[in-house]
Amino acid sequence: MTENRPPDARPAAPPRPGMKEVADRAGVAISSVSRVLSGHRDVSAVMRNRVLDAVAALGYEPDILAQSMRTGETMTIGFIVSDISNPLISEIALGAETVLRESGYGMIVVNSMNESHIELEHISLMNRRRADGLLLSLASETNPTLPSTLERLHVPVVLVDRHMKGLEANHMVHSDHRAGMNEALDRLYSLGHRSIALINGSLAVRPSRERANALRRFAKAHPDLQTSVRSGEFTGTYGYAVAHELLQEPSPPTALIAGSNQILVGVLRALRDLALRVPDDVSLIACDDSPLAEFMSPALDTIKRDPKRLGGEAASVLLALLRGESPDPVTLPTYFEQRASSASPPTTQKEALLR
Amino acid sequence: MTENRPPDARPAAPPRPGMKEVADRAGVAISSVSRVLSGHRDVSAVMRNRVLDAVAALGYEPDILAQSMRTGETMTIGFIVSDISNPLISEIALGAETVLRESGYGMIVVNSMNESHIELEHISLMNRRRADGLLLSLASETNPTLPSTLERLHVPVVLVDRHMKGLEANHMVHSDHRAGMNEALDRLYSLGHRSIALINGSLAVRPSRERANALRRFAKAHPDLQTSVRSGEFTGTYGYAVAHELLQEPSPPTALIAGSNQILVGVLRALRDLALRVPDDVSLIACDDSPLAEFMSPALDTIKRDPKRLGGEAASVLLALLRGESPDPVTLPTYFEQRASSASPPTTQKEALLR
DNA sequence: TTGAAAGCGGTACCAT
DNA sequence: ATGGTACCGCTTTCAA
Repeated sequence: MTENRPPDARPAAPPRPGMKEVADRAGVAISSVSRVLSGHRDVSAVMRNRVLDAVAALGYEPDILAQSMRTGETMTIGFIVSDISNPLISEIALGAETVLRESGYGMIVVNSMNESHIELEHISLMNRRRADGLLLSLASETNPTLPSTLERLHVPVVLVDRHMKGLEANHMVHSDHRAGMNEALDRLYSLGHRSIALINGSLAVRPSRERANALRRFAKAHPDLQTSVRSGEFTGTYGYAVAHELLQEPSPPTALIAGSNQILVGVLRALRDLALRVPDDVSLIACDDSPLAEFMSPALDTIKRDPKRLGGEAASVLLALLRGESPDPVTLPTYFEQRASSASPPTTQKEALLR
Repeated sequence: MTENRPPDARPAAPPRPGMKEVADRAGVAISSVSRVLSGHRDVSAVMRNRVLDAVAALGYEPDILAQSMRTGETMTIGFIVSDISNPLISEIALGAETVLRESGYGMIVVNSMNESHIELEHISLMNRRRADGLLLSLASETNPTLPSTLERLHVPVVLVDRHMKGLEANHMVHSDHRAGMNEALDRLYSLGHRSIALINGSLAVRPSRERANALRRFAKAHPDLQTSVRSGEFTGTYGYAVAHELLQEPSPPTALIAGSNQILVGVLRALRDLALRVPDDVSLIACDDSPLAEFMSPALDTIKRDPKRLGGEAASVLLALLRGESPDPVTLPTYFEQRASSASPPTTQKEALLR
């Protein structure tokens, strides 16, 4: 107010105040300010008030960078995902962030665009940002550079529904994809399906492998069942191409399982192009739910997991690791939600003749 | 390999190497290491090689915190969103991140869970993290604390499809929601609809207000048109409640516009509960696309915007601001995509009699 | 109970 | 062309 201010100096906002400014204003030492703010005991009430007043007056907010610099902790977790715009992933991220926030951690999400080299770049970047820990939803578990990169890291890492040889089991949070697949397969088989195709995502990640395995096992246990697994990539384009091809084979599968949200979109497009009806002409089962899946006609049968929980559990495990504990390995359930997109297969003989 | 290693010393990983270690190993001064790494000129080839070798050998990675501390720049942008699990938002985030990354910026996304006080907390937190700039998709533009909070900030802020009085126009990126709404309304009107209801999100944010305005204007220009705008919140629950109520009125609207993804889900649920068919009994138009919307039966007519672009433009504007430029205000288009969920209204008289 | 000063890991200025 | 050093904003001994 009564401050001396030359006409054209400091014309704009005052610079961000630091502890120094607070200390000066309160007429105390910098270290005292720090003590008050860190809630240290052995500070007189007078001191506390003087400092707090100055803080309020200046609108002072401690610099987290400087704090991190000193303490060595950034209270930041990095989460590397393939594509945040995938609703499955964004829910996982939300679940993780929620849990981390409760413990005072912030989360930085970065997208690898499903490219391993970007992923590695991001890992390095998070390392340079001194993230206290990493959550990884890898684009590919088979990247040869990865294991050594992770070892070089000086912070704990938790894989989200991914597997990696050599990594301790309690550094990975898994879903039991087989369970859901088996339920779905039981359903299809009992409906009379004897030819089932899985249009699968990339085998470089665990969920796809587990689903493929589940189908193979099921086939082994049911010798009269024809199965085909077409693993490729998590894209609509891929889903379209494979569905289109499979459904035009001489004796096409009577049931399709789409290995991801993105693949599902491609499959639906192919179905539409071929004017095939679900479930009359072919049964369809999706992996992972979408907001509108239950409102489709027919409502889509879905193999579900709880993505928010998956993210939350991964975060919890990471927090435990951060505390130096050795948490138990986590495996989360998946299950089949029957809606209306699977039904008995068309009587193939007849159908074929009619065409 | 041939290293001397006492039995129980350094049993685990060596500590993160710093510039000091690099300098020692290369037998040069710390400042020289810095110069080499910052690509400074005036460094001899010998020096460069010595340093680079040491860096490689040690796997040294510069500490971004320390850099930021000195330079004052964190190369980090904070993005505060209501809910990253909303596909619209996550696409916006992806668009923004992509653009920022190209300029070397990282992005921290945090969720406000649609609560203003969490939003404020996050703004403060980003400030303390010394984010170089902020992207805001506010839960509510009417939070009274907000303007002063933003003024206190010493970094540029860009609002994403939000408006705020007193903020310069080029600090906001807007969508032209009226355009898309008008196209949709033209369509409905020409189909013969004379009673249209907008189940709208919260008026505390611009998109909802613009849509409401568009509908009101349209009504004013078409005196024979009955309209109702029910603004509330962006949730399925709200969408369900309002749709359920509206559709049971004595003379219910013949066309519904759902003001968001979440609202849409509620509306669909209500429609299902009431056993109403789209578009035979009622026409339905969605705001903002969903991956499965085009595969619904009927495929959903949708008022679209390009969320990736929206995020990208917001990021570009922020980058310009960061460079000290004064970018032009941005307004992005929206448009109506006709699919199959709107049709002529049922002949109301007859229908009413038949019931 | 409070103050002074070292140091976290870099950058950049000033000498040499 | 290279080395020495102050400093960024804070925490944390150590003394007083």
